Amino acid sequence: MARSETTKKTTRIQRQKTDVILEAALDVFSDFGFRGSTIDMIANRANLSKPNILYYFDNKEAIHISLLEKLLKTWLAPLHEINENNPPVEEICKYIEQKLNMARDFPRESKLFANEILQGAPHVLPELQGSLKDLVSEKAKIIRKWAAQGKIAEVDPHHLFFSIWATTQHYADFDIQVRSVLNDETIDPFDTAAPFLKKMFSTMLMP
Amino acid sequence: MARSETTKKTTRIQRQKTDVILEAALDVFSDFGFRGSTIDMIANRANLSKPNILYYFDNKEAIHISLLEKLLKTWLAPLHEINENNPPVEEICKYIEQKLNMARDFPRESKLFANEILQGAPHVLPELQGSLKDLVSEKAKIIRKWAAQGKIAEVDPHHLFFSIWATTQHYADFDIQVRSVLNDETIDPFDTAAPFLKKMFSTMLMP
DNA sequence: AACATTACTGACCAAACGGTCAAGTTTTTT
DNA sequence: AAAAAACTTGACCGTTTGGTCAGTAATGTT
Repeated sequence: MARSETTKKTTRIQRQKTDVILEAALDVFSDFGFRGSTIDMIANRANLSKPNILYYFDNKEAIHISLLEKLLKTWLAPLHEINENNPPVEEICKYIEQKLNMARDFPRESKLFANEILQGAPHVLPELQGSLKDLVSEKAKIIRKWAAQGKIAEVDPHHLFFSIWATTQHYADFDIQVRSVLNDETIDPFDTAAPFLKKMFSTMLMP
Repeated sequence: MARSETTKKTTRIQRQKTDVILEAALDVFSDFGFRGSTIDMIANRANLSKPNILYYFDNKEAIHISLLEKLLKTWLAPLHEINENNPPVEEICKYIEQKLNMARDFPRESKLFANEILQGAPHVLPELQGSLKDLVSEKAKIIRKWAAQGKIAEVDPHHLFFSIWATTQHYADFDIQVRSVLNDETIDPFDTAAPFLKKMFSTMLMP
């Protein structure tokens, strides 16, 4: 148990410092992965001493888990929003746009998650097999219903979601490759990706 | 310089052992990333002693670089094959199938590459900005030509390639997530992914 | 068989790392 | 203002890790 957790209630300083630490840790973990990051690196980035970090968190792993928990909550929010009663293609396009915006605005979170999954999801496997699977299963039903009603083409809902995740997150996770391959450095990849992806998925979904 | 490199010519044993080491290193690096892997882990997997590993390779990094170099050569082969004179949609579908097969048959290589790119491509950045960029640029021209001739719809060639890479490699890199979300463990994700992706991309490319 | 080259290893080292702790400082409470 | 609680850190410890090296074993050459 972290020293700070032995205190009776969470103080102002505790809230501030944990935020500072998590912010610094996100920087470090997303750049170097869990194993490639050291508590000292996080401490330096946060302008705190190493023992001070460990005053607020039990150990390195606890910081990582804390970040992933925070991340998972917000990460799945856009998927929750998919509403059966709205126009299907619009709804999917909105989802794509939201995911792409998240990749653009929160690339560190995307990379943190990618790193975690690449390593076999040691910290979030239960969530993948639980809440994520259930949520996807629920939304897959909606896709199938839309298809049955002739509102969209017949598609495998799971692979549809996989494709949306893969294509949108690609721009955050493989950022360095994307920018290396694109000739023109003045163009933001995200600006041109949005219409491309929307067109690709809406074309496929046309009944 | 590795001790083995001081020898006058490459011997039978050198060829055998370097292969064994690289095979073991691929196992380890793709599972734990560069920083998460230790020479001892590679040595154990290869049934060799740590100093023996370092007899064949200068250091840990040299093993990693050697793997990446080997990988890059074969990784881009399918892209090379895209031929302007064949039917466009067939050609793209063939490329998708090849990339998907590679993700299925060489998931370790895919993960190794993903890890490298996620960390900012410290070892292969020059190749990304050089040979990869040139190759993509060359093939992008073909896509644009096809579109100009009305053989396929107008699409941004770069984003087309990004999407193909992202969707196919996703099944290797995010394997654990894919299998967690899919209910039915009896179905191989790759079997159902192939027709899905082919349909998605060929629909988009229909003029 | 004698010699030369190549292959291998146990023991070791220095640096890096995760984590602890006693003692000191700052903030909050009374 | 004094006491209590919360916060901070330099110094330290045990372990892990990348890498070295002197000496030995195995292999190839004549």
